[in-house]
Amino acid sequence: MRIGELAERAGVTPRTIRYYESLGLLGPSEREGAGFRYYTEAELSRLQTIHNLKGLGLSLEEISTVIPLYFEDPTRLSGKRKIVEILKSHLHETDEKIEALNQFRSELQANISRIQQWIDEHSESQ
Amino acid sequence: MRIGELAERAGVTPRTIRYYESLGLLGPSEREGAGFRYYTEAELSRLQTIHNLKGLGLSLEEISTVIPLYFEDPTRLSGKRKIVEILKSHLHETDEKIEALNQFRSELQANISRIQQWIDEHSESQ
DNA sequence: TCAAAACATAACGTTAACGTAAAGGTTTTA
DNA sequence: TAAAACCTTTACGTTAACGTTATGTTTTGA
Repeated sequence: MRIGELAERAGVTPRTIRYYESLGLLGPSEREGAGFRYYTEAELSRLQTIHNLKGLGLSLEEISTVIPLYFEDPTRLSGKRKIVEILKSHLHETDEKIEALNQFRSELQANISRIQQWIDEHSESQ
Repeated sequence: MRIGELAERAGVTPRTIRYYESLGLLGPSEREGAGFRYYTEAELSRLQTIHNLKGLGLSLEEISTVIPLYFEDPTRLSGKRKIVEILKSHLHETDEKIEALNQFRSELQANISRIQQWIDEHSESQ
């Protein structure tokens, strides 16, 4: 199949596929004739895997470290282990973000209260 | 004073001051001689106000809506009210972000557990 | 057989708030 | 009076993941 069909079946745009190719994430099986990209079911599968990993929140850079493991280890154990490792670091970062946001929230509340009080004090006569 | 001194006294770089000028946030009192920017204490005060508002987490775009009120209303009431309004919307957005992150955290946990279980099931013999 | 559909590459646009460098005037100070 | 210090404008770089032209080639269907 060519890029348009692959794109449609995977739910992405041709631009996305070419972009992934430029990152080394995915290549066409071959470039026949005048240079059109031709793909097989294997590439569709690989593209869907990329899609799934994106759904887990991995960046394309992270995916590029997972994909080789994922497709070159028949048991897929090493790929899965790598994913768990990445997800755990995401969990850690998420906890830190939540903490930082809670802190930020408190400061916002304090600022609102402080300024609102200033307003109340200076607009009593109105 | 010229841009270098203003920058140093306000704790920013000359580049920042020129950038603010390009956004209409701050202008020099005058451009004498060969085109040097000259500032007074009034611009220092304005720059410090911008700095303070940034400290509250306002974007330069938001600041540009606050600054005029702030410096053209002698009571500063309208400026303060606008700030409270913006801060409240920030509070709202922050709550939404925290909620989304908590949701994301749950999904991460679930994915980690699921994949880890897969690994455990497929690597018992090793 | 010819127009429409699909494909190709190249390159700019998107966001915020400046950092940094280039190439060149001006002011200050020793 | 000359060099150091300061100033000017212009413009590219920074981040991620593509979207969107623009321009030209190839395939396909009536």
